[in-house]
Amino acid sequence: MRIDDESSGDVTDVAKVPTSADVAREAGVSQSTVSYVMSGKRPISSTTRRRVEEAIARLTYEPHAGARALAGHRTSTIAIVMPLRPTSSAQRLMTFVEEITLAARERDYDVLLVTADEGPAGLRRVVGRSLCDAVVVMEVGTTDERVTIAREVRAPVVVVGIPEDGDGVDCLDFDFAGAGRLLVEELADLGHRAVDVVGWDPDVVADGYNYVPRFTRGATSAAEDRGVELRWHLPADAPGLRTTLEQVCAPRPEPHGLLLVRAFPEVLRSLSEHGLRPGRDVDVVALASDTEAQAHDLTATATRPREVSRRVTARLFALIDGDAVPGRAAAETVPAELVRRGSTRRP
Amino acid sequence: MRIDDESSGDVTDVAKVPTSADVAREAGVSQSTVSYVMSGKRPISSTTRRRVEEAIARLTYEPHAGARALAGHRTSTIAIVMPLRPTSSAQRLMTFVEEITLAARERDYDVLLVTADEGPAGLRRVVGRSLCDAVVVMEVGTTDERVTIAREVRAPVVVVGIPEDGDGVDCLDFDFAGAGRLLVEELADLGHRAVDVVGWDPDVVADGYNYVPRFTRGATSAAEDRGVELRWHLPADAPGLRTTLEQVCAPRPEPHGLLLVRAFPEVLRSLSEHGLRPGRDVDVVALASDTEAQAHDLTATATRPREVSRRVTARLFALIDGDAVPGRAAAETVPAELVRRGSTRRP
DNA sequence: TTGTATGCGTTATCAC
DNA sequence: GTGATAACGCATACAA
Repeated sequence: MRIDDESSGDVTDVAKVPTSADVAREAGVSQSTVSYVMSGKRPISSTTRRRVEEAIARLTYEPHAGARALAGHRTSTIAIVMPLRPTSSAQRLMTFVEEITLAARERDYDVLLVTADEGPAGLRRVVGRSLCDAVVVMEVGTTDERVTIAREVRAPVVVVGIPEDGDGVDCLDFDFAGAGRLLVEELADLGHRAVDVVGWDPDVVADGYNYVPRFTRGATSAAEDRGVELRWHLPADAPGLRTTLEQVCAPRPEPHGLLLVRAFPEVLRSLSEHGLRPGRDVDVVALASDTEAQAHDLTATATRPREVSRRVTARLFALIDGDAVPGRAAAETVPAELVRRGSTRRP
Repeated sequence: MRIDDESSGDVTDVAKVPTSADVAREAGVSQSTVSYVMSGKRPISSTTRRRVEEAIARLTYEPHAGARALAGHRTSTIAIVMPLRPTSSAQRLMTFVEEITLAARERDYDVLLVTADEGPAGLRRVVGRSLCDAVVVMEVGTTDERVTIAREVRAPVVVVGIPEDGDGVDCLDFDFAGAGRLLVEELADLGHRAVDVVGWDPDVVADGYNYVPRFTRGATSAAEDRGVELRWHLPADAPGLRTTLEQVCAPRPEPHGLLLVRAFPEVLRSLSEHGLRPGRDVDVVALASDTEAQAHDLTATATRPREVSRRVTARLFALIDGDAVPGRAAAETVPAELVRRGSTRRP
């Protein structure tokens, strides 16, 4: 074994990446002291602290994440399991990811991305391999195997969505039922007795995302309460969509109400091509992001991804810190809010 | 130290996560054999292999990623540095992330997400801490400090975008100049001598993303070649946008050409409210994703995020495998293609 | 074809 | 307030 004295470097030394031992030598302290300076887990005299910090800066030392994880039993990483397809808008997903990542960075955590096409195995893998300390599962289905696994796994898991059997799992989501109710009530308030609803694509419905039936239930129950008839249309490619548009844009004797679960540009374009102007000839409400709703001037409820993300990360870090018991809290729901814009007449 | 015999477990043993040593004991082989079975880096007799694999299955063993990284000097992780805001569409970014993640998983790599708000430090951090083996930097600016750091850092970096000084860095992007050229030429072919262009928001321009000037150069040079006059409009909130819309929707004596750098719903809506129908009263071309273009029935060039991602990952893994020399290849560009839809008359 | 032994760079428990 | 030192779980050079 080669002796490690300070003058042993060859002339053509490759720039080795410095370790905490190098920092210790440079600062004239022990390696463990360097570790404690970084973690702050024990009192350090200000002079040693300064010398160590200067050595760190001189060598541009960075701790090895793997070694840390191995010795410290924590990775400082959280995993996000993404949904299979952009079922809600890509915008919404990006907002989630962005918000969670920023919150993580504030605590010096990193974010690992897992695609849902790995299925339940992905969840098992990232915690099994100790790739993360906690997991966020986005957009779970009504019955989702990953919810079961969330209970078995030895890391905290927060689930976005309200699955059928969510007992013992930390669930959290936007209140889609409340949104459905709010949108129908708005049209009812405007005097509509019948409402056309353009719902989700059949394949989105088939995926079993639980927010679809929740929204539907909210809308349906509000419709019953207010004596409104809901006529559901499912958009699809070419022919199916055309039929929907014809029905939705057909001339009516009475005022017409339209509820969109997304800001379908095709539908809005079709309306205007038929001479129907939102806010004048037809009242249109939608489930859409603020950005979309603004661009299309739609009265809408946004699904508030930022607020949901905030609560997700709060819950997650509470679990990580041991400030909360896993699966103990009831499913949490972020209330819906309606913003009126030009696509509806004023009540 | 406690002796590690097989009957030492207390009655109330917490389920310890198994290590390769546990697998070895269970299979009656040495720990190194387990390692070699998993890596395939040396020949193993079929009987041993079977016994080890069965033991792995019985114990549901998963290797500890940190320990692997420490001992193996590789993390099997690639990092993606995201842009600050969704400058191009969120859809486009999600597609990038999705495509890169899938390609990574095919090689048993994971993906770490880094937000650009960390700035150049983020790039330094993830490779300094050995959190990844390689990095993709999304949407670099015309002059971007991260490009400089990409050269210094000891891990392969592929950059999406064509920065001013990209020498010695692996750059790759969609051919925005070609797209600008293509779109202008299409309008020229339709007989337009003057074209209104609705460009990027001023704050996007201010961010210095280099695809903006590239697109502009392509469009401008095509306009000069074809004797077309380009009138640039920059959208903005409320008042600015209103002015733009008035100018763009003003009645004209001659046929009118319109080029959008995004599928601005506000602009399209405004057109139809002014009774101007794309493909009849005005020819509209756009830089927009297939999804958007289809929804709005726009003649458009897509920015092909999937194809760009494919080339990014190909390049990245070539660098990781040592099949390519870093910074050696010229900047690579994915050609633009135009798809005609209902928003333009047939030539 | 398999086993032994060492080191990877931290954290954390002792001792002083 | 600081310094040795034993894990942590795996990869791999060296033996057999």
